[in-house]
Amino acid sequence: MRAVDRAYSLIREGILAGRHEPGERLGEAELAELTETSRTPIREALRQLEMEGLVEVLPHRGARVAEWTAADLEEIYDLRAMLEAFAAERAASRIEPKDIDRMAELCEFMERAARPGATQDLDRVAELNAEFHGLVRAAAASTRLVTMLNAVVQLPLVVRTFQRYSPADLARSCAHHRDLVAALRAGDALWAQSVMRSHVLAAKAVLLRSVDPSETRNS
Amino acid sequence: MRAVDRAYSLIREGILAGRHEPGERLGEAELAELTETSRTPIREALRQLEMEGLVEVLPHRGARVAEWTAADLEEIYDLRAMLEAFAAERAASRIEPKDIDRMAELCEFMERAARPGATQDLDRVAELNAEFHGLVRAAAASTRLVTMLNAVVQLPLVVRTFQRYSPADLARSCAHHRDLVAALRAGDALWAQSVMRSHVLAAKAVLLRSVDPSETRNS
DNA sequence: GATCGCTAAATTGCGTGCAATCGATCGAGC
DNA sequence: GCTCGATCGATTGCACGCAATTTAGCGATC
Repeated sequence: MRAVDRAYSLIREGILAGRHEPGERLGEAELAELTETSRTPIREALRQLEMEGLVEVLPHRGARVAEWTAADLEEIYDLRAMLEAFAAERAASRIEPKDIDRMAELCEFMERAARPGATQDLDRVAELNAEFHGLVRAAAASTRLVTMLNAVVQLPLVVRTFQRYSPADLARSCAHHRDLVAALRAGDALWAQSVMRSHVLAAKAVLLRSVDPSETRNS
Repeated sequence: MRAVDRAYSLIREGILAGRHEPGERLGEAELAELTETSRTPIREALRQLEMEGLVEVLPHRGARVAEWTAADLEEIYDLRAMLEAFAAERAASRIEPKDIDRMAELCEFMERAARPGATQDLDRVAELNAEFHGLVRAAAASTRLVTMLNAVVQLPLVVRTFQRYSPADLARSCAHHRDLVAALRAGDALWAQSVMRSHVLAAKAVLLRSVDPSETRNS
């Protein structure tokens, strides 16, 4: 594996996991030591991350982890609603039955992991959710669409979004997933698109409800 | 100005202007000589272009100009229709009167430059068209949206798309622009969105009509 | 006491050299 | 004659070093 790719993944993971806070300075030398490479691959990785919108690099001043205001979040979720809806629309006419079956299975697992109590496991919910949405995107069969969605979904705030869900939110989210499976099984593009849009906009509401407008930095 | 930026712009321009054909190999040494720098900034520029989808770099095998199949073009135009419609929707409630006035002015200039005859100037039409759409995007006030649109609009095929327009196509395009100005002036988001979607989908039809399905490589 | 200018340390920008990897050409074996 | 394998050339991947730029700290002046 190339050093650029390792550096890219590591920095990216570090940001998504919250190991690097928004606004934090990312020195090249520091990152080079962290990834056990030289500054050259670091610089290339930072360019990629800049294009993805995860970091911001200013000439002669280095890279910082990008920050998001409440307005950014709204904008991002609206974009995401549109893009995911589009993905679902395309998926409706392309997805294979076995993938729909897998999605239905994921629904069950998620419902189990989301159930309140000692066995609740939100990290697992997030993981299953990622696979669920990943299947839709894969079925949409659009490289560019996937790239765009990643730019809008792979944010620290979004990755750990389930921490903010109430039991009712979780139940509703699972219900949406069931709806989507039904829409896809019916091959109904309009239905699938609508369900997905509702699903994402509901998530937006949850997030905006729980984010203090003044603090958009942490978590 | 930094060497990376110069290299980035130069390579990008070269691709958009058709100076580098799709599929063409882009050697680092060659580009370094062309831009009068060393390979280091070239490599960084290529990463950025890769993230933008303009080039494709394979490990240990270098960079090539990306190629697009007819299916890619359909996908790209559908994406663009959605994104531009979204931009128009947002712009409707944000754009300033003076920008709408400028757009109206651009309509006139375009109609003049598009009129068949000795004075027809399609390059100028393209230029004015870019400013027109640029104003809508700017008014949408969404950095990410602009980034995404660039990934989907800045393609060799799209940049020189007016070469394919018949006089009737050009007239229709201008009419759409007038419609959009009216929708924006009315502050009607749904109207603006619909007009823009129609506009882009019409462009898609023109392009797909004129592209031989077998040759997707040149121009 | 505050502001401006200067100096120095730290950091980025980029050129260069060398090792690693890939592809092509040539040769051997079937 | 064709396929498979090895060597060589070319190119990419990466580390390092130096020049350029920024920022922080300090002192002088108003």
